[in-house]
Amino acid sequence: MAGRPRKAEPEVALTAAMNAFWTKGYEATSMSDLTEATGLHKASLYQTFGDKHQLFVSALKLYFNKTAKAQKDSRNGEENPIKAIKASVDSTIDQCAEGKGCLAVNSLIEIAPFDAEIDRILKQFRQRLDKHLASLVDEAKKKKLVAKSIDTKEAVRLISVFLHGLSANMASGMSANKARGLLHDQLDLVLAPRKKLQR
Amino acid sequence: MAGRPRKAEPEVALTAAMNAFWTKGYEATSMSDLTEATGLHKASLYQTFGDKHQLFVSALKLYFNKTAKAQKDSRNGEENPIKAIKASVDSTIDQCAEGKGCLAVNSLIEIAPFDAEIDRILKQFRQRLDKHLASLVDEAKKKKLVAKSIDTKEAVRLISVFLHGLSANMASGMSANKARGLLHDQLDLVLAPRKKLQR
DNA sequence: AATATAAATTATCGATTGGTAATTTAGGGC
DNA sequence: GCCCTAAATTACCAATCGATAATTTATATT
Repeated sequence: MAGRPRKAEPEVALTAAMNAFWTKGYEATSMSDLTEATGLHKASLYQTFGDKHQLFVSALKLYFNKTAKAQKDSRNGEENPIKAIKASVDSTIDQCAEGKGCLAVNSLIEIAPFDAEIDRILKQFRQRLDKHLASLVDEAKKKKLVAKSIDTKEAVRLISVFLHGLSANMASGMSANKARGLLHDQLDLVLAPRKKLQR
Repeated sequence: MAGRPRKAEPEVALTAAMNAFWTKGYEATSMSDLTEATGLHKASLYQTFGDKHQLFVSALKLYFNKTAKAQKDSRNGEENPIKAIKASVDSTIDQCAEGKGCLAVNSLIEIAPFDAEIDRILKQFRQRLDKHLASLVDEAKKKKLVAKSIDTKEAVRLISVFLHGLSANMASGMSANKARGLLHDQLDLVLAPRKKLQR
């Protein structure tokens, strides 16, 4: 029945492939780069994961699961929903790497505009992260830690767009610490009660 | 002296090349794409602009000049510095195209991490835009339209990062109108006086 | 009209790209 | 110990990549 045993679990190779795409982008990562990163020969990659595009889709889904899990786990029993929000977005920053940014944002720019499947996956990705944030904001409103006058969806949008911007900046030199600092400032702005800007 | 006249000004071809890079990204844009976009044959492109990388650098600088000029012109005699800030960042959104985003942000993610020259150009680019914004914020402070307690550099950073995020979003479907709306919300948050977030 | 000059064009290059077919190797089941 | 199976590996493919050399075409100058 069973044939020759594989030298490594597919998931290990997929993680290596994900990192390669993350580092260099989709177009710039050649099959040759992927063989080097995974340790698998080209033909094995095709047999296991299909062509380059399918491999990328699988890598993106892996990144997706990893990130979503980190976001869920980030609360870690924290009662205060404001602190839970901070922990949640901090986990997003942690998923960004200095000099690499976030694979999802990178892909959003590089390939989503020409690839309906990737676009769909990334929209789901974003939706899930936003929903999680929104539930925390609503919780904070119920506990009166945030003014009920604040529109949850808009607040989440302002945070989410800001996270996208941080990813772009971390891809080109901004440190994780700097990003976290700015992110907390943004959170304070978005969630704090405020007067209208004088015009 | 003069030889065969050229069929088009180099700047026209350069604009076409810029748009090609803008649409597809650096790696995905082949020399063949560039010949199609510019109408020039491959060898002519090499003769006029050097290799693909040099051509991209020239295209990026053209984008740079175009954007900086739009930002300067955006004030258009406006007295109120707050309105001038809005006009300035609106011009940045106008330089983003729906489905394409901003060439500078796209390049920041796709190639700046591996290309010192591009990275340098983009840092200059960002610095110039930020300085212009900072001068407007300072002007608003002097005219007491913005609280002097607000840190100019931090405010500009929060706006700038947000703009990066909007570019990423516009690259993948967000409309210019939606982006402008969020941007104005962000401006109101950053520039308005506020209380501290309750913790 | 002949010439000098520079742009346009054609033809071509080796290297690399993504992708396969054919073959070899290593284990489990009998 | 032999066979079946599936993973690993080698060898190979057409197409495209970025890039150049050689040639042709069109103007300005003399």
